[in-house]
Amino acid sequence: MNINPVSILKEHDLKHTKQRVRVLEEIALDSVAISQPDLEKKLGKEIDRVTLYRILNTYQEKGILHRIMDMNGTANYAVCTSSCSEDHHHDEHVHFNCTNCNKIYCLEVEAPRIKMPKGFTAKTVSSIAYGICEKCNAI
Amino acid sequence: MNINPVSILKEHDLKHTKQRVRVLEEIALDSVAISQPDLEKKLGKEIDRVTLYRILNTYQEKGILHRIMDMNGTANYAVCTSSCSEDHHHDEHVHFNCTNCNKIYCLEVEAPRIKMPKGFTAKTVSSIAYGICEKCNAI
DNA sequence: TAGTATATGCAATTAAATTGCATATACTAT
DNA sequence: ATAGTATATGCAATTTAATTGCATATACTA
Ligand SMILES: [Mn+2]
Ligand SMILES: [Mn+2]
Ligand SMILES: [Zn+2]
Ligand SMILES: [Zn+2]
Repeated sequence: MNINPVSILKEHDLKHTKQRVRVLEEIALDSVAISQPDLEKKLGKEIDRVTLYRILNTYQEKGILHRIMDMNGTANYAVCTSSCSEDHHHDEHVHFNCTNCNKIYCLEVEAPRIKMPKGFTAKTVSSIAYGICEKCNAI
Repeated sequence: MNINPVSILKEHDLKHTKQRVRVLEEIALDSVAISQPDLEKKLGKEIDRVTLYRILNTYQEKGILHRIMDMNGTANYAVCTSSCSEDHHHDEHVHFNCTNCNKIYCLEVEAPRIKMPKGFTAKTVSSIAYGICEKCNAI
């Protein structure tokens, strides 16, 4: 993913700190989402655990990252591609969670429109497909 | 929901214990899914926390309950309506998570078929719609 | 009814998340 | 450039969640 952490911080009126830049860089490295535990491992003691929590929350609230919960309730983070805002994430694509390697992919597939029963008004829909990813299928 | 805990246990070769019956009864009470924390509160000290964990896992593995993870990574449980088996849950309907009351509904809406990109093979799809439920809309 | 397998409860660990606060750092205004 | 102010960070302490080991209790089988 080709993003510029510094300008993203500016755009969202966030102070430019080396921790924030580092986290965003790390997540943008890969096109697949990274889980919070993996992120912690990668960062090691570069960044305090609590700080990481706070940065991830801020990013998610600001619409810089989106958070995808996997089957086990683990948070996974990916850079928001489209223009997400504080009040609304446009993360309306399907995610794919490989049950073999556990990676989470943001697919280029739009989340399907779903008709709601009377009385229910949906604002967003999250769709996660579980199965085997291209890499694991290739092996 | 009109289920018979005792016969469900028999069907799945699970020993009939009062804790297992109690948990299943409690979850079946309501048509909406119940969160693990709420379940713990409801059961109070009737059942040990660890036992509850084990019962819920067993039920989920056996296909008696299905587990729906909400936005916060909290597990929610609902009785499997259709015939779920150990190897495959037929929980292919859409869930609705009210952002006001937090309840999770199992909708009578089939999960949409989604075309996967080349290389990806999906086994199941989980769709969760977020919004306002009928009750909260009525207020 | 006795014997065996397994479920439960309790205590102890381990892991995850949150909070409070002192200090460091980034930005603003002079 | 500098000083002042607001906020981000790190560390320690809590709180909450989940797991493990083991002795005892309970359900089913023979
Ligand atoms: Mn995504
Ligand atoms: Mn359901
Ligand atoms: Zn894979
Ligand atoms: Zn509601």
